[in-house]
Amino acid sequence: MNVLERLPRETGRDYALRTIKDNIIKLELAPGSQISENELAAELGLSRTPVREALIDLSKAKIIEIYPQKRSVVSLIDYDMVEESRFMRNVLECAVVELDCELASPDDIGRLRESVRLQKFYLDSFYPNKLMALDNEFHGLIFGIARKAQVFTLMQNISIHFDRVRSMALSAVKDLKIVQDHEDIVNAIERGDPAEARRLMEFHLSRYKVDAAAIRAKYPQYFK
Amino acid sequence: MNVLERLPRETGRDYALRTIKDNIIKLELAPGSQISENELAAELGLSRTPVREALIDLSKAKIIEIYPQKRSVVSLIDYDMVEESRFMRNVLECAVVELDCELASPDDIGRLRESVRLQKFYLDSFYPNKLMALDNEFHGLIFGIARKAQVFTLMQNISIHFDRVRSMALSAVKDLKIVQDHEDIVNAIERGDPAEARRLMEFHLSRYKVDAAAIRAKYPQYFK
DNA sequence: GGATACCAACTAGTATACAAGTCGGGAGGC
DNA sequence: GCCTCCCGACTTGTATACTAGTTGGTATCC
Repeated sequence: MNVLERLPRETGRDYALRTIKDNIIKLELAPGSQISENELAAELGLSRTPVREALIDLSKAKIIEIYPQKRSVVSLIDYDMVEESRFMRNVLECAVVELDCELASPDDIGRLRESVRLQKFYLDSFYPNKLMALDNEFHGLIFGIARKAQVFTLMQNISIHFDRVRSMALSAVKDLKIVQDHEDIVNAIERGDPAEARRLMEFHLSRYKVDAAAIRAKYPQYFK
Repeated sequence: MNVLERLPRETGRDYALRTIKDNIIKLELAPGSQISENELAAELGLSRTPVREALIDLSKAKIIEIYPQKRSVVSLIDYDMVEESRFMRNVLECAVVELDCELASPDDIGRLRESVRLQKFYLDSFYPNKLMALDNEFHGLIFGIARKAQVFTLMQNISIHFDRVRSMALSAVKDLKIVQDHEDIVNAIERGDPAEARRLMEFHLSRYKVDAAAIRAKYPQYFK
């Protein structure tokens, strides 16, 4: 496992959660692999308690399955779950981006454009992890503008299924289209064109759906 | 606090979560009141560990606020949060009820009708707690038919803000309209009329929005 | 009398000990 | 050789001990 650096004043639980989540998305903790509270605790330099609390959290989204008194495993990629995750994102983000068309201030537009500019930079630099973080940040901004930050936070609980697939896609397919999509969406928001913004968002999110077959062909052992 | 009966084979954590949640929704644990891990553990006949795990879970949805090393309190009713919660439900349920119009089998319709029938029964019997449970069950059925059960589960994390307001509304306003709404929605699903189903659902969910002012007048001390 | 510094009694965070359950391997009987 | 039983080494679940940080009251100093 890739042990991240612990942030100042970060609790053990938050540290464990952040690290484990990161490793799941990046497939360091591979789908289907067994995990042990004791082992993770030792690797992270913590006791079982905070690690266990993090695992419980992850099990809520069914990204980890805890079989009591038996074992805990990283869930295999379940396409039904990915589809639920995609559905949820799609429905919520399309509704939110419509709101943005009414609510976005010039400052908001500026922040979105700055995010896209950075995305282009890291796209050219071929730095996929950073690009994915910026992608998340961009979508977070979209929610924040519509005053739906909490919805975004909770949506991310299930989105990890989607993120994991995205993580594979980002190293397997071209990222170029994604960043261009973002730019188009910002333009539609700035013009105040909710119908077009929705259409673009829906198209944008549909890309991951299309890529799934290729990913499955590449990593068949990770699928249910 | 109203201590529920522990179910067979239920873990301490699940028991604590279920009981605390129930008490929050029913306002036994009043908005703004301080809670103590030790006190809850004693009341539930558990140690701090499972109680603490339950509280962490609830804090994720911001229904409980944990101030490290200081105190934990039941969150005051934050109307922005209720609105986010309502927005999320509205967007997701409207999308799901449209899917239902295509996907619902005759058996599914039967289950929905049975639920409505029971709702009518408990409406006549004036048994609001049972009615609210049936209301939740009804909405859960709507999601299950569209194969979006996990979305429903995660949505409920934030819905507790909404549920708490609903709990006040059910004892303060007429329930009659709610059950009638449900029946109308089932009819639209059975006819396979997605536009009408969406319209009815949106109207149905808007009721709680309208009632908020009256509730606030009745329980001003519970609001932020 | 008023301001300050300290201390006791809380809080939540973490570590550890123990309980309960699962599973697989090996000894023993046949 | 094969089946069966049992035991030991794992797992997660829970209880408890301890750490660290906050708070409010009180004694003390000025």
